[in-house]
Amino acid sequence: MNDSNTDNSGDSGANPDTKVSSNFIRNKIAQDLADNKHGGRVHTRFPPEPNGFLHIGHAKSICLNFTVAAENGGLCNLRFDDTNPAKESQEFVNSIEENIRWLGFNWNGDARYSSSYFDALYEFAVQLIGKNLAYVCSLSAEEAREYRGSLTEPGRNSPDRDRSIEDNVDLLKRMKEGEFEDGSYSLRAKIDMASPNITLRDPVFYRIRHIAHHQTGDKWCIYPTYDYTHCISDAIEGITHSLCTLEFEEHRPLYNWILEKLDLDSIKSVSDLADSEFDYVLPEQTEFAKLKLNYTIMGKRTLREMVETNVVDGWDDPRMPTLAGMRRRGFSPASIRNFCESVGVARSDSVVDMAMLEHAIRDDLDKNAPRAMCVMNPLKVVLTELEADAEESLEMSNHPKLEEMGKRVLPLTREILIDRSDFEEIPPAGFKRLIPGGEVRLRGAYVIRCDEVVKNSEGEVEELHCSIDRNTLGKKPEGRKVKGVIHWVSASKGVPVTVRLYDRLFNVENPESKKIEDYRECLNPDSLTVLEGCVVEPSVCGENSFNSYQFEREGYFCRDEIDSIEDKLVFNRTITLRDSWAS
RNA sequence: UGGGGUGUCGCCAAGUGGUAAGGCACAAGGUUUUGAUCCUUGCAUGCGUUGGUUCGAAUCCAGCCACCCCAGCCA
Repeated sequence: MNDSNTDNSGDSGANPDTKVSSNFIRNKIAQDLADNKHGGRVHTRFPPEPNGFLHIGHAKSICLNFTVAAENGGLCNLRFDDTNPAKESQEFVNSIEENIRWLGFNWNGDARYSSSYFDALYEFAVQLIGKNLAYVCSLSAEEAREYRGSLTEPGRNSPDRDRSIEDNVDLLKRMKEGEFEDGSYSLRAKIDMASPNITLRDPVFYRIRHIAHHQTGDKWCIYPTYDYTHCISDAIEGITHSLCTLEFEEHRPLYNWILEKLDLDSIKSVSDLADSEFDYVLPEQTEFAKLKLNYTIMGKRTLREMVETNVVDGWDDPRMPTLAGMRRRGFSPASIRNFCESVGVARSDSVVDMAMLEHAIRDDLDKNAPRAMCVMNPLKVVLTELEADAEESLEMSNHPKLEEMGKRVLPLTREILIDRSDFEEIPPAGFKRLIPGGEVRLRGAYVIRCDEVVKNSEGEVEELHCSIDRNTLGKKPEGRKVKGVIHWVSASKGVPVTVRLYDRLFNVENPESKKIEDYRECLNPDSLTVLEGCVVEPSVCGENSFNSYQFEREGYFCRDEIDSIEDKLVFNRTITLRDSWAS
């Protein structure tokens, strides 16, 4: 593609009009600051597991963590929570980093990895064993499940619970050295098998997995679990506010248990704050409701399956709720940020209406996308008074209100194209477009009158013969009102393009509902419509073209950078215009 | 039937004892060479429910109801 293209798909800045609303996390941080809880510091982190692509749900968390830090002069780390190498890969690490940058955020320093704390984590485990707070357990996963009890019944102690400290240290060392098979032993915390909070029934901290890790290679064959790793990683990085979603709420006692049992000095000494003058205060976990969107599936498992079974054309299919997909669809980073802010942050389970997302992108593109004309379903119109080789150059603003967006030239020729839906022989009530003998304004040009309807042998309308009112360029017609305005393009100067119309992927509000056995039952068969015979005005393909446009009266579109080729551009419809006429 | 949460307009959501913000959606007007945008107006005598405390309650207390999460060596 053309290097000189003006990139308008990038960061157009946060909408200054977007009101920042108070929420319980902002309030809590303000209170902590007032109490001088962390020595005035605010340090957050976004901790994705590199096992999939980021989606709009992650965007909420990203925006929350980065925004709340920035608002308070704080920092936000990016940390890959990579404790399960079986599911993770470098490909995901790369895409996550790229998506976050695209969204417009810069993390503090280099990206972190939980795996870079594996040495410290191991030493802390030895420390816990030394305090008689952890033990090596030989129960299989299945046995452990039986011992754990149920929601209503307490669990039973593992037969290995009273193993000596010396034996536990020795066994953990041998686990680490690869002496045992996967699953034969685990390291568990010694808490309370009768706790009503199942998370506290001697949770597993280490498991044996003879598998290479995308960051640490073959160095380890034991890997720490999320619960054990996350709190310590937060503490090592000097995180003050550890924000996560609601389902981790009952893990919070464990998060605190681990950090409180460890010697504070031993944590501080390996932390980023080791040499700082800040009071070292343990991080605190706060939970918020994750984002749900109607007509959308956010579950990673299903998204992955849709990609693998070709229900969609990849993680970046414009119908996907992934950031990669939304980007390709034409969503701007600012629109996504504004959307996340408008949705708010709270603790109640809620499902946000798609209309909010659609409003966010329309709001942004209305201000930032230049206008152009594209005829989707062409109908030839002959302007009978023009000579066959005539060409008029009409100047038109790129934006109806923002002069700074400049102007472009529209070529008007004897044969032009209009959309078939803008002509009706028998118009419905209220129709404001072209009808036989009627008049309509060609956007940016003259008022024309339909003098003759030419049909083929099948009786289908083949072309229209129209006369133009020369006295209507840039002024209202005299003695009558012409209500309708339609878009058009020169038949000879227009450029053929492919246009893809996207619609929601699912046709039910809650495709993740338990009532739906298979998500494929509710796929929208019309989620993608490919139109091959579309024609755009030449400015869209010229030297100074943009990525995103409003094709007037049709919607917002962006050039597909992957499938567009030199002489055949492909445009993706980002979103339609609001349409109060509802055709 | 154990534990942890949540219930404020169709959808998000502020509000933390002084008499229900805001956004989306919707509706009605106005402007308009995009049936767009923009502007104006309307939209909870009511805060899951029932009692109680109080001069005063969405806010405090008690009971009840509904929904969500937890029994991975996933995160």
